[in-house]
Amino acid sequence: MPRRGYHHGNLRAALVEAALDLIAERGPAGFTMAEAAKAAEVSPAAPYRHFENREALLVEIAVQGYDLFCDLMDFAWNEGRPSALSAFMAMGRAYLAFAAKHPAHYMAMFEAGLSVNATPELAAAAERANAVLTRTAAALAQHIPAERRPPPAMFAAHVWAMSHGVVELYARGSPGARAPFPAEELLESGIGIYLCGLGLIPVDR
Amino acid sequence: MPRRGYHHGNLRAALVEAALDLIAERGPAGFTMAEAAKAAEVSPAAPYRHFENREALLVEIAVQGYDLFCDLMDFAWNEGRPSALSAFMAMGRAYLAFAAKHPAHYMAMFEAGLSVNATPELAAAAERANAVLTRTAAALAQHIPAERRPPPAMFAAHVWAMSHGVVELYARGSPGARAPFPAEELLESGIGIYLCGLGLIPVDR
DNA sequence: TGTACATCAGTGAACGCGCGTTCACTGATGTAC
DNA sequence: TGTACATCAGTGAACGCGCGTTCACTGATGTAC
Repeated sequence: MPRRGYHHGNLRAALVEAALDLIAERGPAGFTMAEAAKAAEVSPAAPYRHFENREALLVEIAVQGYDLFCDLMDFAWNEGRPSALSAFMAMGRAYLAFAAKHPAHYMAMFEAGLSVNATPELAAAAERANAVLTRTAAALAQHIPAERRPPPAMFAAHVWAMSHGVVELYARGSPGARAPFPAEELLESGIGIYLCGLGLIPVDR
Repeated sequence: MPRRGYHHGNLRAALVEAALDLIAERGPAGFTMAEAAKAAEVSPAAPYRHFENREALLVEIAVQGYDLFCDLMDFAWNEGRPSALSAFMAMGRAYLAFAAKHPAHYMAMFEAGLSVNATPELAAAAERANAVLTRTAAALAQHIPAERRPPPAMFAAHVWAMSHGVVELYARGSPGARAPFPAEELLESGIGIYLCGLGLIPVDR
């Protein structure tokens, strides 16, 4: 993306890219507009042609993160094929892969302290992500006898909570990293046991 | 804790207290030495008589947090009485209560980006917390038939991950708060289902 | 009990720094005729 | 095709600010004799 003289050409995207690098390296609080501008080889005032302020750039990253997240989750779910169960487990792996490959997006989404209502776009993106997870949970829940079936939103929340917990506590090269097991193994086994509890996986294995 | 003239009397504790308030209000990144000093009614240089630098104060808070956490968990566990299962569920509730009543401690422990190895004291405190959870998981796991019993460290990690996930995603007046269920209900039901999966709770309820 | 003195725990002023943001500006681009 | 001009997307300098931290200092405390 070489500079073409006075005008940059695609500064907005370049700033997002630069911010992603900075956030991945130093966390959402450690990124500054000045450094993002510098990384994009542009004066410190230039970013304000594209983003109203610092938070707006952070919000943009979170929105992109939610969109990417939805895509990856949808892809992993693959409309419940070959089976709802195996597709669901694939989503779990995709969740960890997303957190690992897009740490800055993940941080902007969940650790930057942004209000989901910062902008309508962000609220919509977050809601879409929520809907994807709840929809798949509902599809899988159909295989549970009705009287033992939790509300899909609760089912989804349980799984999301465990996934997020694994990411935060054990997946990130979390400082001091005392992870007792690989994150993938931890999440797979944890969700496996949880699904046993719902009767979705036969008890003996 | 009134000021007794030139000397403060208990500045170290007052600074910790002030920092806790600031962190609870604005997060670990939002707290500053200058403001903590001001809140303690002391000049900006005074804190450096008690803490080498900003991080040292944060570490102190995290250490205190781990200690408090251990105490509360031990108390809730109550040596597994009246039953290992009910004591375990009590720990889950205590976990949420700790996060709710001591948000600044919780943040310093898990969200401040401190390395667990920042100091030997911190590493020891974190290890103690880990040990408490693993110990209770091991006690409860004794009631699982050996061939279905996961390693206690894994068992503990699953439950910790779900607890932490619930706190981060649904418990904190998390920005935009779209919690579909009360955090307590979410964690209780989630762990309940998980324990069903381990055969620790009869399936029909 | 009184005094000399070491130590402790504060003060206040200053430092260098980097931040977010604004401003008047200007070079480049693209459109109307 | 050529030219006038509006608009866009940069520049560079500056602002006010608050931060972490250091320094030489001094008032208060406590101990030895």
